[in-house]
Amino acid sequence: MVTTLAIEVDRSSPIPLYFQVAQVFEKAILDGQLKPGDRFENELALAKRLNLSRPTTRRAIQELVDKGLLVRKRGVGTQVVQTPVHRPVELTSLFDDLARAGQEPTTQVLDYRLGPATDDIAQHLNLPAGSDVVTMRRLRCSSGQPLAVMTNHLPAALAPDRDELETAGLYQSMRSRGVHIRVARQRIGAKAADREEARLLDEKPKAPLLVMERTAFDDSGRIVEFGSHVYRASRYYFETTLVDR
Amino acid sequence: MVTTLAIEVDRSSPIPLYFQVAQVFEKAILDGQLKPGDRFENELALAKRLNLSRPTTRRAIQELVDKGLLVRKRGVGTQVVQTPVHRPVELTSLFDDLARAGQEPTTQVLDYRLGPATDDIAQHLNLPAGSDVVTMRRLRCSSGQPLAVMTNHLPAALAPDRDELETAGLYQSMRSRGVHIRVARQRIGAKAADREEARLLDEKPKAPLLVMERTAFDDSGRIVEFGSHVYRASRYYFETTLVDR
DNA sequence: TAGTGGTCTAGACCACTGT
DNA sequence: CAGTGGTCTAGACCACTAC
Repeated sequence: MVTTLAIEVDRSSPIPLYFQVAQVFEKAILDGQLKPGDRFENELALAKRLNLSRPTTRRAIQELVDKGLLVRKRGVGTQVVQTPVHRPVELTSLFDDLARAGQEPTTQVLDYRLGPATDDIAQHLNLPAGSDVVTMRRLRCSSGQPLAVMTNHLPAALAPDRDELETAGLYQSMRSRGVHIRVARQRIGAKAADREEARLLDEKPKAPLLVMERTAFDDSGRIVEFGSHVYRASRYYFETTLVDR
Repeated sequence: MVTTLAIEVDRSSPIPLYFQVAQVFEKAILDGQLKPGDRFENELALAKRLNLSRPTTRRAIQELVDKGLLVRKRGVGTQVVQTPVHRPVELTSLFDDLARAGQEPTTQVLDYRLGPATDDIAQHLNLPAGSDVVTMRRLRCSSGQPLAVMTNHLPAALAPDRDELETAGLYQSMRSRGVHIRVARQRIGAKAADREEARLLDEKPKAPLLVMERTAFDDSGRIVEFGSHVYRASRYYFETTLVDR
């Protein structure tokens, strides 16, 4: 049984056709209109039905395969993956994530310092030794409870003002300064809380913490930020979806 | 300055042309032949030089953008991202990862049980309550040191034999039984070691552990495995690359 | 204005799966 | 065998950036 969905695309819209189509199907899957295990319309038929070329249709479907919502099998067909998804991990900041989830994030800037980089930090940011760098340390709370301590290092020219950081996420602040983050590499591990972290996060010393170290690159491939964040294990985890291609 | 690379494609090979091209460039970047910050050849010129169509050439480049090795900017060009990568996270098992890194992984099967699923496990595997399920618990060591305790649940029909698990990874064993894992959803968090985990991993009770819970889907979208793994924080971390598209 | 990447078309041929 | 997805071509037009 193949469920056919009513789809209209707006050819005058600046939103790409493949994206419009992908969005309609994504919504249908997340809403449950297309159920787990359902056969999906085949590419050729869908292209004909939507009056789109096959490559465009194919790209729309591929978007959803990449997100882990659809699975394709050569010679067989396309099916909806079992189990609804909660939310995919994307390249957004924690602040944005929380705000979208209605958790009222707040940020307290614990430290904000401008000065020449140590050798270690300069190396992480791929800058000449002694370049001006802003180092900041923030406490992120949600729903009134401490959630994470975030330490970040940025080239001075890209760093938002201290005040800005209290009301918006770091990435949002950087975006409004024309810095567009395109790639991020992350390491996720665990550690025991030291005395300082325990105090800030309202945990006991040696409590387990989730650690994320991230290096972020802009659309010119330059490093624009390096940070180390520690999260309370009791209040946070990461979600990722891996797809074999 | 644009570095041009000698590239030859084999049109008679079953390996897709876009993949052959992508591999050559990936190797060149990882080897340092193409250096961070380098301008990359533009799509049209590259297509002409390789006698490939633009879409095929484009797809090769896009592979590397998706891996976080290249960054593109409309109207400007393509550049190599700063900082060499260590290794990307892919849909492989820990066993395969370690074996490739020459760390001589060993596996000890602590427990292997076949029986009707509890309600909780049946729900995680999206099976009818009481279906036959194999539950296993394994200790993974590398270089002679304990690394992780892995608890997995599989539909009985898909589970490898107990003996098989001692010499190969779970995914490898499943693959040889015709099960192809295509999508996996993971949650990564942290917790304190309980007494049992501490004993097995040679850590102290309450030591910080990295936790990964994973649900794996095959090429029909069915759930084929659900597992919860705990890693010693001192010996393991996850690496991911996020790309904004 | 020139050069770049982003999108889109209308086909073609092949590889794989299940009957 | 028919039906499906995977790859590939040779163009086209547009949007954005920098000069």
